[in-house]
Amino acid sequence: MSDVRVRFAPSPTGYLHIGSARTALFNYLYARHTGGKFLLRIEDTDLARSTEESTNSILEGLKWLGFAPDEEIVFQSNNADKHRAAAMKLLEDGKAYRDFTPKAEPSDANVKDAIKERARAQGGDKNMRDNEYRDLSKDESDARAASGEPFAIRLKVPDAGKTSFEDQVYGPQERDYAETEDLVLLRSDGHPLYNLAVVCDDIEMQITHVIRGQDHLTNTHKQILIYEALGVTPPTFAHLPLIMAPNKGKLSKRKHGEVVSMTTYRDAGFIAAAFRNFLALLGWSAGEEREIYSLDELVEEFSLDGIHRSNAVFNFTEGDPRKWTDDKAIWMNAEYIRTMPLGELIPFVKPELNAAKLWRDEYEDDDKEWFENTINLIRQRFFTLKDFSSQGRAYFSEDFDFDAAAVEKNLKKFPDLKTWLPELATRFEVEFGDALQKPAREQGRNTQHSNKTFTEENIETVVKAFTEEKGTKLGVIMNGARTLLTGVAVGPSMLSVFETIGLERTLMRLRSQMAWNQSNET
RNA sequence: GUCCGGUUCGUCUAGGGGUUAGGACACCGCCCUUUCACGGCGGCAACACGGGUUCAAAUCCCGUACCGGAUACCA
Repeated sequence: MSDVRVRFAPSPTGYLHIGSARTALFNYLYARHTGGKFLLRIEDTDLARSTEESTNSILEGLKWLGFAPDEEIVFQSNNADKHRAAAMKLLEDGKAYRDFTPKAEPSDANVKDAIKERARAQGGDKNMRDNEYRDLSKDESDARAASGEPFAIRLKVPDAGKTSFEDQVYGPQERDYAETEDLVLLRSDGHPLYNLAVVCDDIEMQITHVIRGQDHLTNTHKQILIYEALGVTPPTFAHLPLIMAPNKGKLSKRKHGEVVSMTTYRDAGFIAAAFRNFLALLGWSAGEEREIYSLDELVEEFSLDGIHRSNAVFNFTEGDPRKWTDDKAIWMNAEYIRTMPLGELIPFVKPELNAAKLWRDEYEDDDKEWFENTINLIRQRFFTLKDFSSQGRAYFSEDFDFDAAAVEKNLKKFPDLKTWLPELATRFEVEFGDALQKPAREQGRNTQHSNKTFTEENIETVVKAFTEEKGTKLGVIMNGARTLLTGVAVGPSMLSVFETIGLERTLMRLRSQMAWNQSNET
């Protein structure tokens, strides 16, 4: 057990963003790797924008990812009194001053742009120390405050010198005091501001390492100023490169919608372990040619040294259902689905089938073996958990749709199949009929049967003979049957499909004219 | 504008003085096969640019360009 204490400190102004999720991951990994503590602090000091809904959404996202904090969650707004006290102390010590400048009216334009415009207009000549109240005498300041005049409290940044720190990712960082304005600590309505709150809380929570987005780099200099004024040694800082949109611009909810929200991935059938794995590789590398890491392996391998300095692009194509999110994330998820131990996968499949009303309790009981074999068979070509209830629907229900393209390509193109397939059903019935009363899997145990069992090898023999009789190609029969049996054009070997679907359902589906009657529309 | 940071295949990245610049995803081709989004094999594809330093630069230094971040009584 080390004394490392890190925190993930999201502000509840939206759902858990993919970038925040990665920050949480890196903090979590660092804590586990060092044997330290991973803490969670909700930075809800912006009363106007913070919502409980956001807090819940963030908590949900973290829960899904599996990052439970080691201590009670800290809500920053609960500490406002302490923040105010710290500001007052700095005022007492002469490290801060009252600014009686009337609060500027918020611009009606986009705040961010307005700030940027103003900054541009001021250029590089702006004097950060030109506040007329900076050197107001204590007596006058006290008097004006006593008279009820509103004031903000600003940090009195020293005239000469510079802040510096050793960033664990970006290396040595320096910033001249002249570049930093006398930042506001306390608003004129008494509300503590971000930088003050963060410093106070990090001190109180005894945070040793601050691991956060690179967009906080300049805040860090401001915060160091506060640490210095407070006479406290700052923690170690490690800034993370940012995750950008495909055009290398900012990844935002407004512009990019749900692709950036963690809950989207949960709801889209992603496995948390796979998404974590994907996230870990965005901006970090163990320096080896490996892609798949379990959580334990990530914890083992993780180090601040492996974090990059350049931003990463989260790649996706809006409007393309096949590439709605990053290719690698989809691949990673598929990889997990097809390779993880079946026993670990099934607990994820069950709720999915349940939600689609496809679950039957027998799958854990009498039909357990069949169910496991089926899942194992169909997972090979699946990308998400959703596929089990959509593409895999025909394995669990009679009520499934026929893909129009599959019907067109595999059935209607060969009109003979309209009679051939029902004929094949009859052939199956003749060859395997005695087995009808029992599931295919149990037939092997019954040596009394004179008929052949409905298993791959036997099915192959029958279908091949049937194909020859009809003078057609095996593929025509197989693909036609595939469409009728599963509703789709892709899937595992048809012989496995026949066996898995079972004789009874196979006969019924081969004889059904439903697909044939379906119109060409979609 | 100013300050800060970054730049290796389309994307994620390895490599940090001498490599045929490696891997993964995506894409393309071939194979397997009854289809396929599984699998196998292969291919396409990158050191932003210009100067230095050096016997030797993707790697070190400087500059340029481009990209990003910050710049608030937001977080």
